[in-house]
Amino acid sequence: MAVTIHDVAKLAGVNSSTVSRVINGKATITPDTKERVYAAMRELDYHPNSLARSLASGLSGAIGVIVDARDAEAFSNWFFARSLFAIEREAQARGYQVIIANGAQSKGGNIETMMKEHKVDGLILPPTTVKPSLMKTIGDFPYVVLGTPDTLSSQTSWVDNNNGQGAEMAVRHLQEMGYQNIAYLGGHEKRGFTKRRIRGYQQANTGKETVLATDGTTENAYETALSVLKKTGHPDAFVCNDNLAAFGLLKACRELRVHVPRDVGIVAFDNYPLAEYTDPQLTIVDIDTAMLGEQTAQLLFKRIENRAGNQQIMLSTTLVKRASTERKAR
Amino acid sequence: MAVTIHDVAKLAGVNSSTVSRVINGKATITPDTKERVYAAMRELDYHPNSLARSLASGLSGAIGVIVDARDAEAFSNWFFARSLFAIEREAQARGYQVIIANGAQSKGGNIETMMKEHKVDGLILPPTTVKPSLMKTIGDFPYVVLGTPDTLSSQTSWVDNNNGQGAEMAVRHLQEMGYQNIAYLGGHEKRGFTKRRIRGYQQANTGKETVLATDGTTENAYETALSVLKKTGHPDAFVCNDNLAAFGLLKACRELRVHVPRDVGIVAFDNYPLAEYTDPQLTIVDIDTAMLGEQTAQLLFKRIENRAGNQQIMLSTTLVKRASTERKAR
DNA sequence: TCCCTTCGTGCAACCGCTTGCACAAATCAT
DNA sequence: ATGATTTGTGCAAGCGGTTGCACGAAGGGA
Repeated sequence: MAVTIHDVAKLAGVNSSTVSRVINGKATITPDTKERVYAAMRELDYHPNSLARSLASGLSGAIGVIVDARDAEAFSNWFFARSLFAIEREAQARGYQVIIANGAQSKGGNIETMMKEHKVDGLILPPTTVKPSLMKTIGDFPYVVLGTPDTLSSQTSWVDNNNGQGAEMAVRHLQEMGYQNIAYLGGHEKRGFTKRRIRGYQQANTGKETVLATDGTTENAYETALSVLKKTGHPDAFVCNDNLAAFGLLKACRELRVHVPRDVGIVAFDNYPLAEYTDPQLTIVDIDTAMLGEQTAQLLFKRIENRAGNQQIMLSTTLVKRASTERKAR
Repeated sequence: MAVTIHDVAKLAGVNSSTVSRVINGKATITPDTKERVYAAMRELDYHPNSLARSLASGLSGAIGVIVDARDAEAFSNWFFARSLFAIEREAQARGYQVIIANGAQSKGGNIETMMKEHKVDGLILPPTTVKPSLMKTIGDFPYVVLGTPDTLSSQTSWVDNNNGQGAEMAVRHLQEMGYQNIAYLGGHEKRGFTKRRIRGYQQANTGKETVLATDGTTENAYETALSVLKKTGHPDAFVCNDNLAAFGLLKACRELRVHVPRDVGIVAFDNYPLAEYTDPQLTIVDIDTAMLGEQTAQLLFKRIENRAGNQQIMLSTTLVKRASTERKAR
């Protein structure tokens, strides 16, 4: 049916192993032979069967990216999508495919399946999957966690942005701008990165501590903000767990005629493209998702190639100052 | 090294072909034998090598989703991510992997590579890739276009939402609400779906025609809106090509103190989660991305399984009425 | 009871490529 | 010039499954 390495070999008048060597460049081949092989490949429009190649070499040539999203919302999550873009770019540069799978436990996205059935040569995992049981099944199979695992973090490889530092920066900036009663709004309190952000908030905050965790939705952030802002002596600033929470907060402020940034200052994590189009524009803790994805992929490939030991990479965040914290009119 | 089908066969006291048949359920096997095989598999923690399986069966067990995104922005595009979520779900239900690749022309994302090297059994393509040259190389390889191709649309399989109908609905709604001078804002004029939306706008619009194409960015929509709204006799309503354009428009309205919905009505395509948190909330033409992804995947699998002929599926859109078009106070 | 199906399983040839080993030819050192 | 290397290529055994064919055993009909 399809043209195989043998067809090429026959046409070029050499053995198939020679063709294989030409393709892989793994041996010294006479320029003349090489040229004949290339000519034959061109003439026959030969494309090596990657399946056969993988089987023989024992390498699938793919990496898997596992997500743990219940709904489309989480999947289309800006953070994840941007990182994925960078991961794909790195993989492509190395000739690897990227397989995505949702649901670490479900049959299809099963981590064990992916590795034991040789579907991938390495995995990028969400922090939620890191548990002693995983460590046992995964053995020395190459993987990198995108985010900080809640446990076993020193025994795993991971790449994450420094959430604590980001929150501290946010709080300090608000304090500098004259806000004194700073609250933290949004985020599942169980999620590791939220916890770390809250800790950072607590460490930098010198005023009253108010942690307003939500269920992670914009709606819930809105409701929470609404009830808090109705009370007298409410916070005069908020560090939001993400842009979604900030949108909810902004809506609450509008409805209650609470002026931002005069009455309330806002800093939000993440840098959605729309954060510049709110009223007022949002000051944000920017996460370099491109760098995050790139570093994650690079670390994974390092581990795939030479089984390097575990390694942790912490990326710092950047504060982008915009109108939502400009208390004093300029 | 790894445990193979032969190890299982030996332990179960049968031939490896029997084990294969048990795994694939492709033949009648004595319950007793079957049980012994399962027991052996369990005992040895056997996982079939998917690579070997693919090679022997000639099926990779994966589908490829090609994207054509220059920057992370387009990749993290809400529309694409949501559809991808649904595609992945369908694939997983059928035991297929999903490989994503960016850049139809680049080496890694090369459509030809994907199919000729047997990396995937089918492809989901962006409409921009549909050209006569592609048709030639792709032959009868199963693929489905996610979106409407600009050319050859009757000779390809595709799934799309009805953009023309959506725009017509938007215009009619605006007219019903009393707006008379309706403009179309945003979108690359070269992009097929924008063209179709504009055509729908033109068909339903009974007033003056104003098409304000942009470069697709929020910033450009903002600038365009700003200059248009400064003129007297400016449009009293806009159909926006997407939520991003609407955000730009809203910002321009705010700055110029143009009241929405009193002075200007807005309908935008897409239903970002944040469209409910703008001021005022946006009336939108909702695209069922989950359905889109699902239908696309289903059609692809249908084509993979029985080489069904080309087929086109057009999904209708829904208008979600919100405050941005509520001209008369309720 | 005897012949004809149907059923359950084994045999062995692939699927298309990689790679260790072998060996002739070419290159080098002395 | 000659033995020791190095270089280029072929041979064939895998990699771990799938599957058409064959055949004995079991089941069915008359």
